[in-house]
Amino acid sequence: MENPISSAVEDYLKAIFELGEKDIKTQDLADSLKFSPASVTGMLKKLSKLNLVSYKKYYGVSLTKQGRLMALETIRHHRLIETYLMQALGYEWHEVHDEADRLEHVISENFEERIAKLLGNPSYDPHGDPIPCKDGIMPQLLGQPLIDFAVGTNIKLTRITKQDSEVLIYLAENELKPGGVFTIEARAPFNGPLTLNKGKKPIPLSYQLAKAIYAQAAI
Amino acid sequence: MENPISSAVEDYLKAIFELGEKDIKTQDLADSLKFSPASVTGMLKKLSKLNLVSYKKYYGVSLTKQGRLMALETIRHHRLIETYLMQALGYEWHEVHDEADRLEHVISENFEERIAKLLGNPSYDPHGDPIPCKDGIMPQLLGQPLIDFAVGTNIKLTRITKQDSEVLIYLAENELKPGGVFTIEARAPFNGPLTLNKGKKPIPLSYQLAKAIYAQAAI
DNA sequence: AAAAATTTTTAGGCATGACTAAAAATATAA
DNA sequence: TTATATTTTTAGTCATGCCTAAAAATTTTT
Ligand SMILES: [Mn+2]
Ligand SMILES: [Mn+2]
Ligand SMILES: [Mn+2]
Ligand SMILES: [Mn+2]
Repeated sequence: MENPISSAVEDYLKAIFELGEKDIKTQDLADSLKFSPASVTGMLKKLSKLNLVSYKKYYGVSLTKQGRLMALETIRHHRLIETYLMQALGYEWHEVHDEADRLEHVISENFEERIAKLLGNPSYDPHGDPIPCKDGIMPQLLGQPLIDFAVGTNIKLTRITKQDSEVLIYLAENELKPGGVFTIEARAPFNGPLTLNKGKKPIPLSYQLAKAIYAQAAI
Repeated sequence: MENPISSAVEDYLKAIFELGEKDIKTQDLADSLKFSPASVTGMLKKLSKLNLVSYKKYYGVSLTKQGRLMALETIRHHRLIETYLMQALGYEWHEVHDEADRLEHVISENFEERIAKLLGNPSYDPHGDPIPCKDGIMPQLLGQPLIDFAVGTNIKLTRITKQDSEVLIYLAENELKPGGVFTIEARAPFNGPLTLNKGKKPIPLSYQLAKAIYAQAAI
């Protein structure tokens, strides 16, 4: 009768949300969570019984309204914590994700409210990811992938959708963070690398990486 | 082969330490952790196999050097977190314990080091409990129970060894916190109440409570 | 010192949430 | 459209860490 939602459940809901909320395949979830497909099937049955997902065998899984809210709650925790760790505790960019992944499951609403207030109720985390509001509304995603911009455009970075530590360290070294302003210097054809410039030396980015970095046109 | 210490193990080690480290009875542990004695026996066998305790059937359990260090580590986390929550996030006195009980198991060494540094490597938490150093050295306990002082003595509070929320709220309302200065105004005989005074109105404390509050003689 | 009471351990269960291996369903190729 | 490959589910295991009930050991009373 009691309903103490486990970290495991929260992780599944978060993963489903991040894969697109609807019609998510067992395989994709398994890859994302690094569990076997069989384990995922087992948990999906359980989530279904809890009315957190609707699950159609062999077809896919989708969040229910309730499950979606729960996912957003965990993501709000995660992103507020990431922001707080950098802002208040001087964490490096690449250090926050793993810490937040553990803390997100154990902080109280009290903790959440206090750090949110202290940070001025931010709408975006240090990677430019939107922080859902308490009521489940998600701030707008800002910008488009770098590969959508023409050579010569001045852009301001808005979001980095990578969490690989190595990559983040490299990006930070080159000041590639949300808010950073650059010019698209070159783009090689056939999905080749894209080169950014800030006046110093050119920064080459693989096509894959350039696709994961979002920006807006600037001055 | 891997050795990912669980929260459950950490809680057992912490409880054994707090009950006195040595020759702790199954029953006392069970009461303290609110588990059945049978469950405690099961876990003690496991801890023994991990060399974290030495366990003699029907006699009692003691921490090994390794287990003691691990207990101190968790207690250090707990007390640093309590201090941080009050200092940096404006938590009330009675709110910190439960939050710390969850956070203590998931923060990284990075987190620990950062908050310790930010707090100026404190030796005592907001309740006056000593914060063990990284090397396992415990700062000295300060003061003696209030019931050890004679009527008329001026005292400075050093420690409150209660964590009951109700009690802490009452104490805080009367400014009974470490650092607070009072006079022992009266003591009823036969383990009767003790009365403190700070110039305003007298504060009566049950014998039990007065025994849980520590102080040093002051001016 | 035997009987009674208490404490502790053993035995057996259960929920959670992972795993592997095999079966079944679905998708792709011949 | 049948054969083959891939994906997903089922079936059965396992570790963790709690539980209750019963047996065994220890302690206290008489
Ligand atoms: Mn919350
Ligand atoms: Mn983020
Ligand atoms: Mn630590
Ligand atoms: Mn404390």
